[in-house]
Amino acid sequence: MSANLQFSMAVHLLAALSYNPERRMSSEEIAASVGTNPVVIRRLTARLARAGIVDTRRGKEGGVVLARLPGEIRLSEVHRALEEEPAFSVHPNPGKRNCPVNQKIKGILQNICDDLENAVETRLGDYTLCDVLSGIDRERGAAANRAGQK
Amino acid sequence: MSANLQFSMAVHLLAALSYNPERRMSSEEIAASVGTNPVVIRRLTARLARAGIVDTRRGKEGGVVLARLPGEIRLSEVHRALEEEPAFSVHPNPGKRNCPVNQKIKGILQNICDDLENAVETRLGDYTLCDVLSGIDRERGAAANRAGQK
DNA sequence: TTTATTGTATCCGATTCTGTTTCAATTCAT
DNA sequence: ATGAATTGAAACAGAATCGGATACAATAAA
Repeated sequence: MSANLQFSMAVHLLAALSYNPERRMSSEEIAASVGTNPVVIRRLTARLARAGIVDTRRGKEGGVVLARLPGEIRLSEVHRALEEEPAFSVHPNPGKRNCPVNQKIKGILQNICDDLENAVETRLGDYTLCDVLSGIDRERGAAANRAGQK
Repeated sequence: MSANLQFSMAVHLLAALSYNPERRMSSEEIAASVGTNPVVIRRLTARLARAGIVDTRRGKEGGVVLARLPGEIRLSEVHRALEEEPAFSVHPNPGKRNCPVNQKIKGILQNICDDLENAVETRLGDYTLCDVLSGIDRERGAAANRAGQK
């Protein structure tokens, strides 16, 4: 899985911004913190800026700051801002025409995939950036099942 | 997203098997129904067989049948049988050493990713193959939000 | 023994992603 | 105005991944 590294890096990026709320950070500085390339960071901040999550400014003394307080930024917003492909999608193959399964299966699978996407969005909506910073294990439902390291 | 095409194809495959419960289907026949290559089907059925979801037999008159009734096969099992990479994972970059965010962010992100995986598994556990066949829109929670086509 | 079928290794082409370079656009300071 | 610093974006390379295809060994029934 790779598209989700973007989400992971974006959260890391936002966490770094939260730790420096009084000033603009440059993409170079953020990149050093996250451990990647400044351009990769700028690609992310550009999209986060369009979503109103951060505020970027060009030119000298430019850089990035959070546009809102960490408690007002939900991870579901971050997820949508990156506009990743849906995490679950239906195979596009045409398949056999006269097979009775084929005509219906696409719609059914699409409903299931939408259902899964919604479940993910809902769960992400339970977290704000503030929760991430506090490192809170909220122990919500099945959250604690695998959480053996904390 | 691409790893999930396997899941999508597996469900399609199992649906096709459900429509022919009285006989073994060959990978070639299934492939024609799903619209892919027989080897792709065999790669899937091999894993589904290891998970006890289908029963495969080699040789003449061989092929694949469901190992259980469709109502006894949950999509969460299918998902696990394919042993895909987790749909959400943490970026592996080392990052800066002295950054206070870095040391904690990995664990926190891992907890969130596990949480999301669990949400997906739980939701998939609500569906059996029988539900897929019936094309039931169960209207569970947010499931109906985007379901405009049915 | 012949035939049909799965299981698996291997390779190819396409796609995608991250990282990198480069440059234009912008913005502040002097 | 001029210069310096910064983002935005295009373009490219290398790596990884995936679906598909070929080939063949193992197997099982007729």
